[in-house]
Amino acid sequence: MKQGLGTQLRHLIELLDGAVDAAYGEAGLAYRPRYTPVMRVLAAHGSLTVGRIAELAGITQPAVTQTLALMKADKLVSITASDSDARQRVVRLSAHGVSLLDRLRDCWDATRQAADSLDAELPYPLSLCLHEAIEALRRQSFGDRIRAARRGQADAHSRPDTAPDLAPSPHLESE
Amino acid sequence: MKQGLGTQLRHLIELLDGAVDAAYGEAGLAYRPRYTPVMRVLAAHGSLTVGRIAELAGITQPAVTQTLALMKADKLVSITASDSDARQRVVRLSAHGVSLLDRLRDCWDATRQAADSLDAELPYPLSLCLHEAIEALRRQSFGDRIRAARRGQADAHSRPDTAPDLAPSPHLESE
DNA sequence: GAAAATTATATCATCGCTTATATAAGTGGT
DNA sequence: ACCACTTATATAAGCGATGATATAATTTTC
Repeated sequence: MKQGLGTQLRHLIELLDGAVDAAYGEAGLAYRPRYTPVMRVLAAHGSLTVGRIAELAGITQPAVTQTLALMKADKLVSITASDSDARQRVVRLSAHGVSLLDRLRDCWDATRQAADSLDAELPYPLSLCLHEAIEALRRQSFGDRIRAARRGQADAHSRPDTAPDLAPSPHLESE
Repeated sequence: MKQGLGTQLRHLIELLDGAVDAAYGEAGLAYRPRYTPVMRVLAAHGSLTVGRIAELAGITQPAVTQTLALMKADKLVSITASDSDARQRVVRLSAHGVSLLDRLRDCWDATRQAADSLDAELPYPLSLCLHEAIEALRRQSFGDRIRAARRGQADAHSRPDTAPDLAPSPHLESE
């Protein structure tokens, strides 16, 4: 039962994302979790290009392109060519997309409360923990950490030059 | 920049899994992170059926079937038909698979140390946090929590019958 | 003013895993 | 012996994202 970090992470995602997805279904909305970041920035900014959405939502441009294709199929956005620059496509919420916003906000609210109730049961809040882990990895990547450990293995007996002195501890493993 | 829980989880997975995958590459191994749970149980038990691997490794049977197909292509396992039950396939490590185990253990060790070094920088250990979150969701699923919150929305003014009284707090959102 | 470099978007393959479904191969009842 | 049911494994499609690459359109450089 001792799973790897990655496996645990994936499991958790499935638990959360599945429930959120189901919640939209129960609310009778043709809507997917992945729409939310895009929906949010469009609601806030009115009209944006694909690249700008990617920037503001903090996801990659291909992810936005794909999400927009789905959202368009669900009639949530209208996409027009820019007349100042023919490479750009200008995206905005459709009337239907706008009309959905209210019910959506209720869903988001319920989801946030659910996340709060989860955090309340934990000795340490999950979202904070994740944020801090990501920050720590920004300072030193996991790859660097692995290489450092490996260097420690190599000259375990010879030269503790770049001494890693990592505290050992149980139950971690990243796959 | 305020991402959802799911987005953060995915980001973290990418950071970890990518590094682990790269590490195998650097070590010159034809090996993927997803092999590890299967490799582990095979190393521990010698010879197992597909379903039993799934049980012991804590993943679904299709995941095992697919992983085995890849592992077989990399010559890590041998798969034979059971003679007691023709539905079953009996899997065991190939000679090459066994010979890989030593180098693999070095990799796993380095990865574990990397995970430890990460945890050491955190106010609260990541793996523990994940474990506790999963446990909490086993007690009450995220879907239930969302529904409870929604019920609270509905009769916010009428009957606080199934009173949810959830403490509000910032920065959570699950997609 | 034509070639080269940059920018915006789209497309494809991949990741590890899931659910839903299909195909075989056993088991039990009559 | 036959039909229904369960079990073991396989296959297909999907999730949300990524990196690598392709195709345009625009700007820069000489």
